[in-house]
Amino acid sequence: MNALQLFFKESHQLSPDDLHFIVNHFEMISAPKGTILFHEGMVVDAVYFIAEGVLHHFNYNENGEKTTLDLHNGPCFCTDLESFSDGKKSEDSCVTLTDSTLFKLTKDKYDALVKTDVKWSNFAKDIIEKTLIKMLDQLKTVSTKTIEQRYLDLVKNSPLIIQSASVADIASYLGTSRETLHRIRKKNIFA
Amino acid sequence: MNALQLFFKESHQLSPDDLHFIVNHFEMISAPKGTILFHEGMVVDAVYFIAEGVLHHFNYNENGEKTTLDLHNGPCFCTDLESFSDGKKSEDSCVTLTDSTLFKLTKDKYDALVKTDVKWSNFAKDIIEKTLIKMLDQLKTVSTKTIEQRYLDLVKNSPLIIQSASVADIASYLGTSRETLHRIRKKNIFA
DNA sequence: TTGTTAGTGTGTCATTTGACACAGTAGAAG
DNA sequence: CTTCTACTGTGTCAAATGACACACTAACAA
Repeated sequence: MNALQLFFKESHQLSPDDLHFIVNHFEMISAPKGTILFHEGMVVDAVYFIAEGVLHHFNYNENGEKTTLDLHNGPCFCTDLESFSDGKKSEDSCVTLTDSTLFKLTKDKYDALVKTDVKWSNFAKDIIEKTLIKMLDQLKTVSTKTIEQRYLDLVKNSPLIIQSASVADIASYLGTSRETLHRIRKKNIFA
Repeated sequence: MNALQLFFKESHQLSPDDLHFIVNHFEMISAPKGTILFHEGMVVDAVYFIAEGVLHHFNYNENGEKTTLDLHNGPCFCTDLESFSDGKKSEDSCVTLTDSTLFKLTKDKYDALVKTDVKWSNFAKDIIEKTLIKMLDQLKTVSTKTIEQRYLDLVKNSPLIIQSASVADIASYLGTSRETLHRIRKKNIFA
């Protein structure tokens, strides 16, 4: 049983047949470090399940500075939802920071699944809903906790991200400067 | 035609019959200023459409300080999704800051709609997906723009919120202190 | 080997911020 | 009318932050 099957089995109630059916819609991809999943200007026509690996999701602001939107750490889903959903050109890019194992579901297959069958429509709805709940929680965290606390949470919960991403990218993810994150690291080096 | 019908008509492709059908599942409520939609400790068993009005969505952090999660300004949907979806007790509260017009959809009616009919399952999926896209954009905004820029955006796009909420609540929404927001207001009073 | 490049570690300094304190004000309740 | 309460306006000051500058290191290419 692969990582995607395991994920669906643990997070959703599916019969063995349904599990087999849905997983067969995905294509497995071995993506070495540095692989570009999507980049600025293209239409993202697939959703990716990250079975294993760390990915950097970023864009460039109006001043041309790179800003980190997310540091994904599998297992989780990853796409540019606005581009995937509306067919717009993406403003973001997404690159693997480590060798990764991905499962790709194309928009054609996704649309065919959810348009006709209430089971798969609700399946997709549940996944989107869970993602929204996670985002709302993250928004709450960002506005409540200090940068330092969020950095310590990251060290504790996602050491792979700390290992794989540069200090500058992590700082940008936390919404602070490279120097300030460096001060935080220095302060907590003995803990 | 009421505000809810108008909203659905403009945002979704629905036949007149479907439009009538879905709107009839909601109950219209006139909520005077100070009405509590839900509060900490209760299970939120409905989703609200805010036709008109400003609402304060907040909770208390571990230090007992009130923190603003959102300042809703209709037309938009409002609930505690985690509580509504999983039946958990809510950690948040939501109160009207102005006299408001709301439309309430109970969880029973919602569940009955989406469980059997692929049309309404996809309808709900679309609304949740749009909400998620909006949240992702807000997260991007929070991590990219300065407090001052976000305050000026709020003045420009949601003057009703500026009028209805206290300086302290707006400051908490923007993630800063009452005093710092005061400095920003003072600086921009001549613009 | 020698550049070259990307990233890290670190110091200084002006600016911004949060915390605290307290006066002023408007509205509600008695 | 008076009192109470919640909120606003404002000053001071210590602490945190961002911007800038530059040395150092590791990896990689020529």
